[in-house]
Amino acid sequence: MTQATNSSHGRQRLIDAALNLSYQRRNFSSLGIREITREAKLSAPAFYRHFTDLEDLGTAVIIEVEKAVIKAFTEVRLSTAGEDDLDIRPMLLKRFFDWAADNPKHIIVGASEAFGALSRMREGLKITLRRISEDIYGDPRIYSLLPALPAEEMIELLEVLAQNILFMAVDYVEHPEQRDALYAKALRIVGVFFTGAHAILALQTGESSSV
Amino acid sequence: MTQATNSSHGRQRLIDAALNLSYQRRNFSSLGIREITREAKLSAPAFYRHFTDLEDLGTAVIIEVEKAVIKAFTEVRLSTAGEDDLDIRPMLLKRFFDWAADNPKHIIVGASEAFGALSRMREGLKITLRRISEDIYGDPRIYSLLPALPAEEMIELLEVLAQNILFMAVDYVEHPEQRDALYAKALRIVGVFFTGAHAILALQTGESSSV
DNA sequence: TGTACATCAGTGAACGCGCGTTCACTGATGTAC
DNA sequence: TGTACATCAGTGAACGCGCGTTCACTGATGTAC
Repeated sequence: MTQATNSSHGRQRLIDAALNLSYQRRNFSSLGIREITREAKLSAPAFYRHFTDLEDLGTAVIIEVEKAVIKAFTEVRLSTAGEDDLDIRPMLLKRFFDWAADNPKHIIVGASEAFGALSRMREGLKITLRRISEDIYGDPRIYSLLPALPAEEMIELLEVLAQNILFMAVDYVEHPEQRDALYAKALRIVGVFFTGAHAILALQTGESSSV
Repeated sequence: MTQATNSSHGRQRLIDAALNLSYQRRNFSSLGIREITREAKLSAPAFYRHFTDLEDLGTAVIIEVEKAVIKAFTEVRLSTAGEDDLDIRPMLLKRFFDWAADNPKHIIVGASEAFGALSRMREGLKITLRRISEDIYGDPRIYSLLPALPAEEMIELLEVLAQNILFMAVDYVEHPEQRDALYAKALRIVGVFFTGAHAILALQTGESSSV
């Protein structure tokens, strides 16, 4: 095991530095290699010990973001395991928003790169949203809210919802004074999605209630 | 009226060049001034005849995008004026997607900068989505679908929906082979939003149908 | 209509600077025997 | 346990290059009289 003289590995220091700067500037692909090594308190050539170019580092950063978001989301979901018979959605949402407020970098960088310059970052984020959606779908407390909906439709809906929640989390992180309002708004959106899916299903299988 | 020797004004050429490059690179703020003037076939110092810095040009670009999107959307809406008693939403959506396919730059740049580096671009886009939502809300054919919903709630819902449609338009533009599927998906999302809002309203005002 | 002047978008040359990248080197740690 | 060697993350110096920006200038067009 090779240990750097400094507290942590150079590679990780570079990833952290890129995440910090990306968070401040909301733009990964305009960062400079010298700028990143400066932030990481390394010499410029040290960059090439770990990455071939900026895009290579970008891939490492987005993997870091993905892992953190998925880990957080899974933990949030599992932490509510006791609440079997409640509607789990408000608490799930609240805890996710609070995690976002405590870890703003991952949320801001994730959202900023969702339509950013590097295709690997864009695709990575899409896959993350998909995985989170499948994770939620696998939770019986969510699944049981709409049992008759085909899996693929339910997951599609959850993906769209997850993307919306990610973008709302950006506002939640950046405007602490609006957090209550944003949480309420997000709950309304979640409600509209589930209620809409439920009502459409009811219509298709032949009940009443119009539009 | 001062006329440039070349076909169009230098200022407009710079805006167009920035839009082109932004579209290709999905990243306005990493563009260089020399790079933009090169694309516009102007000398580098010509830039300073029209803009003070990159952010100044960015503001002009986002105004251009806003105007184009709002104009397109309004025209799409008005072009369906004849169809009084049909559900207008599928045609509205279809025509907007087709306009996006014909004008990919505005859509891609708009979406890319929605969470990008320049706050003026981000805010400009938010305002655009708000204006489009108010425009749609003002259309009696839409408004009449959910007459009992308070204006503010309806517009909030339309804003979220408009943002989703913008992001779906990116996929529509970039994956021509998936257009039918993406259109169908967008229609489902629109349906879920309206149906959900309707059903929640019905619940609140005291009808049946659960969740 | 002609003339003098102001305005303004454009230019090429030049500046100093920071960038990405390569190089030869150092020194610490892991491995073989 | 000691010694020799390999590995590897780190460094400072140096390179050529393209960048943003300023400058003095040009030439076309609009305006006043």
